[in-house]
Amino acid sequence: MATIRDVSKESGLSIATVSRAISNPELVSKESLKRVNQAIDKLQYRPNLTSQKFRLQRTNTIVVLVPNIANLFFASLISGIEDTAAKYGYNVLLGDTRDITSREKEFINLVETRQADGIIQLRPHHKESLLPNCNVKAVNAAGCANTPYLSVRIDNTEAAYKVVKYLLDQGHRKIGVISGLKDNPHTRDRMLGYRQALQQANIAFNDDYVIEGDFTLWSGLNAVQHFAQLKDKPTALFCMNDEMAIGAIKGLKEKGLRVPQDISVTGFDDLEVSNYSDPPLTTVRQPGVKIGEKAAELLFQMIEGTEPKLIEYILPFELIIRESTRPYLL
Amino acid sequence: MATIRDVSKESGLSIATVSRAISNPELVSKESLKRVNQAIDKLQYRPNLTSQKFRLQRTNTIVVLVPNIANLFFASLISGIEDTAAKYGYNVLLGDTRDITSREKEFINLVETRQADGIIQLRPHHKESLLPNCNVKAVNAAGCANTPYLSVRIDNTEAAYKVVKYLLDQGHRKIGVISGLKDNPHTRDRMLGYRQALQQANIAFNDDYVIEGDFTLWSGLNAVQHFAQLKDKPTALFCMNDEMAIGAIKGLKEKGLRVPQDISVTGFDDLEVSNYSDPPLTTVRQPGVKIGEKAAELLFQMIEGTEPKLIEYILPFELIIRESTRPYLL
DNA sequence: CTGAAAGCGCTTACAG
DNA sequence: CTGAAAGCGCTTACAG
Repeated sequence: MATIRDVSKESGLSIATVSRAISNPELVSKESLKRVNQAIDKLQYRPNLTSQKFRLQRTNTIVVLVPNIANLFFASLISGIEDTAAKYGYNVLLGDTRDITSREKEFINLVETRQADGIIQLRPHHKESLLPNCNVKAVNAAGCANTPYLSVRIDNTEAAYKVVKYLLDQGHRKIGVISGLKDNPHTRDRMLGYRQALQQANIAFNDDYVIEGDFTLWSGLNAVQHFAQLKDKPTALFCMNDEMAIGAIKGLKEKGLRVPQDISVTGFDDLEVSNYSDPPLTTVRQPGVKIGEKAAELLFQMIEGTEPKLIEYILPFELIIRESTRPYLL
Repeated sequence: MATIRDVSKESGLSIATVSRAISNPELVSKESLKRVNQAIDKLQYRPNLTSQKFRLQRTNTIVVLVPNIANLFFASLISGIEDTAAKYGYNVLLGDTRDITSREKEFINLVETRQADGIIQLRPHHKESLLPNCNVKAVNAAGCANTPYLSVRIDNTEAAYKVVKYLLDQGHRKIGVISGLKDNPHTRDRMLGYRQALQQANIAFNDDYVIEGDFTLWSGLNAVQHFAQLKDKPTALFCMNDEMAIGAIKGLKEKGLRVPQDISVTGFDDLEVSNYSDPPLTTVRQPGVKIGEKAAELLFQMIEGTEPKLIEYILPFELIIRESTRPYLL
């Protein structure tokens, strides 16, 4: 395949001029530009980007570590990242890690071996996390408190507090929780908000009211079994994400319970579908697209040499009240 | 970050020796190897793979163009490709094209700009196809007849003929078709087999018995509406893939029809789930994993300089008879 | 506006 | 077994 040297010979101009004609045409005379372009067409020249990357010591590629490519909230983060990347001239590689450390390692390796410039991690930081690694520029997006490297997120505890507080204000006293996995940092932060709200309302924490899910629709559906068999049933369910809330509503319907007439249900995230579920979901909106945009922006700035001012960027969440909740009437 | 030069200085050995210690340790004395490894550990050296790729003029990466990442048959092709790639030491990038030409272009561009060595195309060749392009080493996998570049596939016409023939042999005379999109080459090849089987049995082709789908489960479910309203209903349905067959069975059940007692249904592909559907599906098995393996093998050989002997590798299919069909009894 | 030259980090044929 | 040197295809500071 043709190289820049071939184009140089064909056009009768130096390699330097050909290079400039391609990347900075304004530095080159019209006549030269024309000759270069003719030669390029004739030879069907395509620049060798591996060489270019090598020369510039920059790949203009970032890797996004995605625990689950099928998760709708991640999709919104990714779309924010991709839009910003396009604006900055970066490519995005999606690393579908399935939450497996060895797969994460493979993708981090791309940065360590300089095949990519940086990483956005969508998984909350935990103690066995491979990041941060001083050689790898990384940003954590939509994670949790106590992330030891740059992170962009909402205040999960505060958000959980707000939604549970809303249920309490509506008169609910028995509020069940469908949580994420017990050791998940999101579960931890959101559970804290739940406890704070109860405490403030002088309601004792009840272990029977907490059932563990794993953030999938299926686990939400399944969790309903537990509450159904309780003697003293909750009048509202706080689900730690929308998918589980939608699963729970499905499960409740199957048992002949009406939402919100018989039981209120709240979610977390505000997926697009949550507005179209039946009933539309009361939930907390995490600004996924904006978190993605901000994370990408910060990463690109770091790659380009500007250290960000903060280590945490906390974006605002929003309580979205729809029709899956209603006041508890004695 | 440390370079090979730093390791050379740290170990007191030449760059050449360090390079050899890393890629061909058997060429280096034990003593040197030890010193190099110590230096690597101390400096946390990771080789710059962009530089290596550039130097070797080889990326050891191939791109697989996948029209739909969620399609189960493609998943089997991909797994065959990935296994073979691992064996040959290649990386696989999945290009989720969503059947959009501009997205295909982006991924083909990776090869044209030497960021990847070759392409496997999972989409059947059609007249606006971007491939073949003389600069890009490519193999078509699981495509159709008349592909103008190297392809690995089954004989779709023959396979469709066989399954329709089977239905005819079972006494069916009125055989409906749920096809793919009319202009899809797979649809064309498989339709030909259907017509050939009818003709051989002296049955006139009936336009009312053909309904267009798009290879999704949903389109199969939907197609059932059409047949249900027919006065002279088919006694068997030939679906051009398993997903549509499974959708069709779902639709038939919803209408209170039993498969196979009231109507026989056949698929095409033999997905893993087709053995677990209710009833298990009679279908044609395309050897997806094997097609993927063969395609990858041929591509790697081409990249390494060996031109394949054939332009078409036709693998055997298999008629799999399960419980979604039964003889038509007058 | 243009060209000669250095150099990015590696690998490998060559000489010893 | 080891090292000096060339070179992969580009970009860019420098000189003119």
